[in-house]
Amino acid sequence: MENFLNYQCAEETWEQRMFSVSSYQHATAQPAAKQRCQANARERDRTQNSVNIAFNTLRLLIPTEPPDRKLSKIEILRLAGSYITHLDNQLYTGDLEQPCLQKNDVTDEDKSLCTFCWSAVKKDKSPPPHVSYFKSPR
DNA sequence: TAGGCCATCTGGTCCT
DNA sequence: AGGACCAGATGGCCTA
Repeated sequence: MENFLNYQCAEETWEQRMFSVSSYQHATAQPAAKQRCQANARERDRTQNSVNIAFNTLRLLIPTEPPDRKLSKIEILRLAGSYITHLDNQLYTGDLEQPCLQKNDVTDEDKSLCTFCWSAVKKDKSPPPHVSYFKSPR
C-alpha cells in the first residue's frame, strides 16, 4: 500500500493515475490516493503562490548590477541580510554620502567596502576583476 | 561529469 | 478531520 501511494501525480488527475494500478489497489486505495493528490496540489500551490512570490517580492528590494541579475533563493536570503546590515550602517552613521564600512575583519582594502556601497561607488567604473558584485559567502 | 539549484512528492506535526 | 506548514528525499535541468 505504501508503495502504491508513492507515486507522482503532478501531471495527471488521480483518476487518470488509478488506471495504471491493479483493480485491487484501485478499490482499496482510491480515497487515500485522492487525499494524497489533493494534499500534493495544495503544497504545490503553496510553494508557487506563497513561497516563490515572497522570494520574488524580496528579490525586488535588493539592488543588483545588473538590476535583473538572476539570484538563487539562498542568494536572495543572504543578500537581503547583507542589505539590511548596509541600511542599518547608513542609518547609524546618518551619512548617506559616505560608504558604510563592513564590521567584519576583512583585511583586503577592496573588500572592506560594503557590498552595496560598491554598487554606488562603482556605478561609473567597473569593479576590480577580483571583486564581483554581491558576492555571497559559500 | 559533478555540483548547484529547483520543483515536486511525501509524511510528520501543529492548528483550527 | 482537514488544512497549513515544514523538512527530507528524489529526480531533472543547467553550468563550469
